[in-house]
Amino acid sequence: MKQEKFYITTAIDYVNAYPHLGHLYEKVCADIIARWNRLVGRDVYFLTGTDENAAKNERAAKEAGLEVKEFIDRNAKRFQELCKAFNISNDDFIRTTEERHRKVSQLIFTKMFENGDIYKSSYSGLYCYGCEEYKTEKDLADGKCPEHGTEPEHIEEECYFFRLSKYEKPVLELIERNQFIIPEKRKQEIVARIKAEGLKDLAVSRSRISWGVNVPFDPKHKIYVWVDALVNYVSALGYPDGEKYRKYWPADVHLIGKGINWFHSVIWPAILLSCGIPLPKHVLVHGYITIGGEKLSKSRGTSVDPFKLLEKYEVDAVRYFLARDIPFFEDGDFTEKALVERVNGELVGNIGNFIHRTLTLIWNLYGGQVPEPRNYEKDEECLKLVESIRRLPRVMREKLENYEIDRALKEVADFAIQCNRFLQAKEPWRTRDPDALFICVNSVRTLAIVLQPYLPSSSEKIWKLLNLEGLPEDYGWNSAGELAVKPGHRIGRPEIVFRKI
RNA sequence: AGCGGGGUGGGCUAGCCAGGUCUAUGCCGCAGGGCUCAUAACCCUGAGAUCGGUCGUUCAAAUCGACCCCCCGCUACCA
Repeated sequence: MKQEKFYITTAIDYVNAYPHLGHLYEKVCADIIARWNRLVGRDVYFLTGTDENAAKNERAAKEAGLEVKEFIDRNAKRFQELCKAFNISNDDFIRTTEERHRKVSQLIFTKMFENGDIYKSSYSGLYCYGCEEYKTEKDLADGKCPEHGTEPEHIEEECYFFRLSKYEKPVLELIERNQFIIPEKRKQEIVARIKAEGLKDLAVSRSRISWGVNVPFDPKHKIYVWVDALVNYVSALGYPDGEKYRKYWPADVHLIGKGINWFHSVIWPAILLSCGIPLPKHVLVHGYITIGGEKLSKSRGTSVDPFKLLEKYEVDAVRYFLARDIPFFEDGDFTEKALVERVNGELVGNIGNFIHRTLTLIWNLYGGQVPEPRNYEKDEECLKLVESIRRLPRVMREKLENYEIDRALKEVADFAIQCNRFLQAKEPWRTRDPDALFICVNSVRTLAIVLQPYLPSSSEKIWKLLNLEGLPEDYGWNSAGELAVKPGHRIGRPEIVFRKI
């Protein structure tokens, strides 16, 4: 049987600043989805990267006193380090300044042109010479550029347009087909907007800037950054004839923040249609993180440096918080207080403590050897927990297939509570009841597997403490529902997995 | 302004689509108790909400409808 493939991408990040918590959030979510899909046996390809061709980089570099390339390299490196530091399992990291990308970007542009979807016309708008970009009404304060305090000039220039209007019908059909955009409310936003405003042709080249990818047949023009950026999803696979492209395209999931939905759900499909490239299956839109109730904003200082967090907290503590506390489809708030409470109360106090008390009980009562159960099949409480072990991967799977990653993790926390209650009720330290501990140690194994996508390194640690062969991921998701730790098995010396912060 | 989402005990939250089993779920916090295998952990009990407001549909509404008040999101280059 052919293994099912699964290609997931994140948005690529602007490199005009260092990564913040929002960037991390998206990567962690993508990582969880990717790891989970691997665990259920799919052949996963996970891509992330950086968007480096924006003209804005030039300005940001100047402010930092660096050459553009130097500036971009420095920041891009930081994003790559972010992935490493937080255990993100991306298979590739594309930078849009790489040759492999630029040539595909140009190829796509050429294809659109050859298909008659690109034409030359003139674009007029309010241009700020300071920013070197066009401004819309709402960008301005009192008719002036908020940054330079000057009034932008009304100018007109030649540029290339993409016949986006031509694709209004097919794009609308695509979106209205169920589940292209997840969740539903993001779909409604887009559908409403297309129906209300229709699709207008889009200016896809800029001539007043010096940083960017040249329009191949007219190098005075640069390719509009968004067109260039979107192409990363195929360029990274080696479009048009790369092996990975043939294997993994179309994407199963483009994971993005809600602010760039339009580009992914409307413009990107239109570009692909123009080039005759198959369309992605889903655009998955997550919410934003707020900091203490405020929007992330570099200028207002409401930004959290993920690397700073690592100085105080462990990777898995942060991952746990992000996955559990931020409702995936909504905005969620970050505060250190909430992080500490969630981790101490739930991850450490509930999940971690259950693991630890189970392991130490086996160690102290049975010398580290899993006891032979007597007749748990006849005990109602035991059967209930066994049933929960079987159920947990099932219910989590339902949630995860719908990308409810926060809710799926809540199931884990609830399961741990149930385990603690069970232990409390059974009091094996007093009754010496081997059945209870036999089931508990299996619950620990279940936890190790179901936590693997969320907390990969802790999961491995639990696995080692159980002294089991290989790694949790070798056994697959469904194995989480089994009682696979056998009587007589020797566990390792108990150690604390999750420490209070 | 238009379109969309939401307002549930001190905080967060489930339930709402398919009305009754909701005398409303869970977590945090708070008060009391238990236990002591465990990372002052875990377990139990309790206080605390007429489910934003008004009106309506119905035998029955947190759940459906209308109107009103408040919050938030989207409206072409911000994860």
